[in-house]
Amino acid sequence: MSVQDEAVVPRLAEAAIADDVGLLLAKLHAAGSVLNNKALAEFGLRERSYSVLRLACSGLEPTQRELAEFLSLDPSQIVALVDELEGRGLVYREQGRTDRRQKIVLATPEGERLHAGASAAIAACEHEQLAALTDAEAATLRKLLRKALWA
Amino acid sequence: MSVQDEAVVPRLAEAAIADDVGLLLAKLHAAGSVLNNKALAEFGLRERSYSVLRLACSGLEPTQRELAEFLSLDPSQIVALVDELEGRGLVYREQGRTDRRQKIVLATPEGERLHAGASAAIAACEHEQLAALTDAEAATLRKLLRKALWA
DNA sequence: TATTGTTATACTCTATAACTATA
DNA sequence: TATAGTTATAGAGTATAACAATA
Repeated sequence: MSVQDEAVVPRLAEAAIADDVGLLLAKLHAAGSVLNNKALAEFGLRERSYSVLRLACSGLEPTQRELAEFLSLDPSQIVALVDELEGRGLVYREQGRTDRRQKIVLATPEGERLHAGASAAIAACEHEQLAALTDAEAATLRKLLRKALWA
Repeated sequence: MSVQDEAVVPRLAEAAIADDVGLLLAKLHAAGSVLNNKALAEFGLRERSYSVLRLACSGLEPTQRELAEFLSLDPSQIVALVDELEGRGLVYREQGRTDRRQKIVLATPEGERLHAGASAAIAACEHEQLAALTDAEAATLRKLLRKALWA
């Protein structure tokens, strides 16, 4: 059973608000979060912690400040997320190379392994969520979202 | 000062996660919510209450159940939102035409007036948020979001 | 028996300010 | 003085279950 099998255009989709980008983003984001969190549950992760783990696995050696900015979260929320992942042995903190105030978040081998499984599950969710779009349309959507965010 | 003046592509945008639709939706949605709620403050509204008011003004005579489904909110949350708007004299409840359990949410003349101003403000926010996109691109984005949601 | 609206409650997420250590 | 991380707390948003009225 995939998503669009249940997708029925509701009566209210005729309303002007159904063209508001804010509402469209909210609805698609909310629907995706439900799928993602459901899929991540078997890995003991949620969207937030998954995002932090994923960036820790990126090879970009993100500082907590960068994680906060990039994930649109408050620095204090990053602390809690990293604490949790660190407590499970999935990531660890390292002192910044040039600034000793900074803490770089890196993945342990176990974190890498968990991420491999989780990212495959998330890719499947994404495919399911965008099942109504062709591959080209999905690529266009990604491109436009990126452009709107980062010009 | 418009949005993309501040938009600098962050270093982490090179990471694989920067192409995850989930993250892109979350970031754009979060940024839009900040703009929208800031703009709605002068009307004493927030995104949620604005959405309910907007649908009450749509002429579609939505029931609370329809509002809940369409806005991806729990029916109990709609109760609180309608209570608040009703208390301010912006909307009122009417018994369902065929089913006396249902309550239709309609706007008062004052609700219509407030909505006229608020919706103009929201349109401006949307324009600002999508400033990096051409009109054609913004239209494509809307179309793809709608298609992903409602096939 | 199922559904609409309602109430209540607990949980997650978000926003804010203050503190420490470094710069 | 400014910034990175941390702690604490309050507010907003979300999820769930139970109930009365109606179907």
